[in-house]
Amino acid sequence: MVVRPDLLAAIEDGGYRLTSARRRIAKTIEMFEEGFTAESVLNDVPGVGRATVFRTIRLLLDAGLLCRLPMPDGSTRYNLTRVDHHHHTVCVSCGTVSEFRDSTIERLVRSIGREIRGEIVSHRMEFEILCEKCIPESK
Amino acid sequence: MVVRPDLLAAIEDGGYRLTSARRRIAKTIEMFEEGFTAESVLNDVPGVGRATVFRTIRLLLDAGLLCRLPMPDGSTRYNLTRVDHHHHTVCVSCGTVSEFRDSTIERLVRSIGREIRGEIVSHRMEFEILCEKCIPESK
DNA sequence: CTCAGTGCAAATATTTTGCACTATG
DNA sequence: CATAGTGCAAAATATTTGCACTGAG
Repeated sequence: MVVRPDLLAAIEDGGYRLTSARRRIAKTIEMFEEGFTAESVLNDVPGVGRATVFRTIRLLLDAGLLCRLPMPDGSTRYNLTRVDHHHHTVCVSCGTVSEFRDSTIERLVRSIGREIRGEIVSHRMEFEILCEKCIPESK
Repeated sequence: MVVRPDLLAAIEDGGYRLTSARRRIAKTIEMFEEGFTAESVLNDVPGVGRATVFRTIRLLLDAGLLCRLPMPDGSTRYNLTRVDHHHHTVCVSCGTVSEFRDSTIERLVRSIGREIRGEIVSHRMEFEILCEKCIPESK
């Protein structure tokens, strides 16, 4: 179970070159503790081409270091994968993303597998929440 | 619990006008038993403007008659809401969407609520599956 | 008749691709 | 020094908006 993924190490391990653009993008992503958008990365690495940002995000997705979170409103957020298999909470107010694990969910999935026609390939559970920081503001 | 939603009735009930474009779009959507994309609706109602299709989909989403399903690959599918609160299975091979209900999930959500910092606003569980029709082909 | 709704085309947003150039290993 | 990677601009995709026109009520 990875706790604090090292993006640069992962890029190297994947046989990819450690370029300055990738270094800067990785650094930026690691600073976003709480989920981010492609747009926010773009803004934080001026001088790096948009294509490179998207290509790097894709690379990290393929390497399993990022999760893509398509939001119900159609926008896309990403977050650094910290734990292996996990689920997400997204604050509907500030967009902060967190990961969590719950063994009960995995047990449940197995039991639901018996009720579903077909073969479960993967599952995903997401909670829209109002995070502690946003609860006061929502009054 | 709605079983077979009548889109036209819902449009009227919402105080919207029953126009021929909406009639055609509604008819088309009701024929898609298994989830659809905006694109597929567009193709099936030639002569109706793309804007109108998107505006009508939005109207139906707002009315709760459709669910938007942002797929992990970034594409967007919709499906007719048949049951009140439910979850989805999506076939990774043919894209067919089904709904299901499971009271165990709802019980689980309540118990997870206690572990999560913040207040759960809504939840969503999705299964990527290989449907019965596609299992044979996947060999 | 009136204004909600429409079609069209243009605008916007987001992500991808082609290509000549650059710099990593 | 070969070629993976880059920046740029253009293309592709998906959705929204502005606007003059149309038709439902």
